[in-house]
Amino acid sequence: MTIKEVCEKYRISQDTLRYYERVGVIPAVHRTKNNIRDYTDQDIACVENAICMRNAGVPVEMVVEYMKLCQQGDETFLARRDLLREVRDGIVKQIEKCQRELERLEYKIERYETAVETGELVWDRTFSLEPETEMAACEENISEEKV
Amino acid sequence: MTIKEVCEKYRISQDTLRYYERVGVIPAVHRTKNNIRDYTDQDIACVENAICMRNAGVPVEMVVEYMKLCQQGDETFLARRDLLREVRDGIVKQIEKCQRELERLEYKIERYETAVETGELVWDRTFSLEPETEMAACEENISEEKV
DNA sequence: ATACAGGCTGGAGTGAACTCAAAGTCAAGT
DNA sequence: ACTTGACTTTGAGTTCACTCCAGCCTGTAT
Repeated sequence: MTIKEVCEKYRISQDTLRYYERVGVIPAVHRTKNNIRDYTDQDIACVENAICMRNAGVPVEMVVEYMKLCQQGDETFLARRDLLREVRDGIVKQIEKCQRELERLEYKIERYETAVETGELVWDRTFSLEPETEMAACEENISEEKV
Repeated sequence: MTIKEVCEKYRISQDTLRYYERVGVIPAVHRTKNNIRDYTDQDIACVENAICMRNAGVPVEMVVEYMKLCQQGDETFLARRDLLREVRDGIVKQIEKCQRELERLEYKIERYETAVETGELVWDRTFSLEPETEMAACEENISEEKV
């Protein structure tokens, strides 16, 4: 599979694909005799893994680490599991954070629906400029973060 | 409330707080006669809103837009609602993306648990280097993105 | 034969979101 | 009076994750 086909399949640029290879997000891709990239199934699998991890917000550096472990063979199973657990925990936290913001948003949108109808914006606890009724919840979010 | 207290309360740097003010993520903060920032409850509410939105991955530019609307008064209720809806939809998509990656991860971690015990890594569909059994799901993720 | 499409490399440039540093102000403590 | 420490501004620097570009190669079509 050529780079063009791969980047069309996954809607990512050729530059990104080459960049991923350069920095180790994916291992060196198979080449034709003319030095042209010819992605094998394994190469594709790596690309998919990389894209999925990046989509979930995993930093490039971490994907690189994981790939390095994969290339080092069987004695890295434990390390790989631990790395993936770490990644998973990070994603879980991120999802929780987003879900709390989602609740805030739903509440606000609802208020604005009413405001659009009545012409008046009312909050359970009123602020002149930017109202937050979920202050406590928000602070909680923040405190949980780095503790 | 001084900048120090605010940044300690929210575990964010003074520089970030000043930066947020500079670019409009939060409106101009109240000052003492000596030109020192003295955050009022409204200011704090704005800071909280900003942090929550940023935590959920909302771009700075979008928070700025929302703040501008808030400062323009009642005739922007509709615009604010629409903006928040857009933000919400984006977050929902992001959460879905993360949840799919989470499933992939749980599956992989499970496989590695077994591999650590048996010394052999087995996948439903085996690849030598980096195994992906959820190819279809992953491709789906990607296709949904920009369409 | 020559144009052209598509690929290659190395290195520089970009945009977002901070982050830091220099130089100055000000109030309180010794 | 002087030092200390917390604050101020302006503007430059950093990090991350791409993204673009110049200059080169090569196989195929006209």
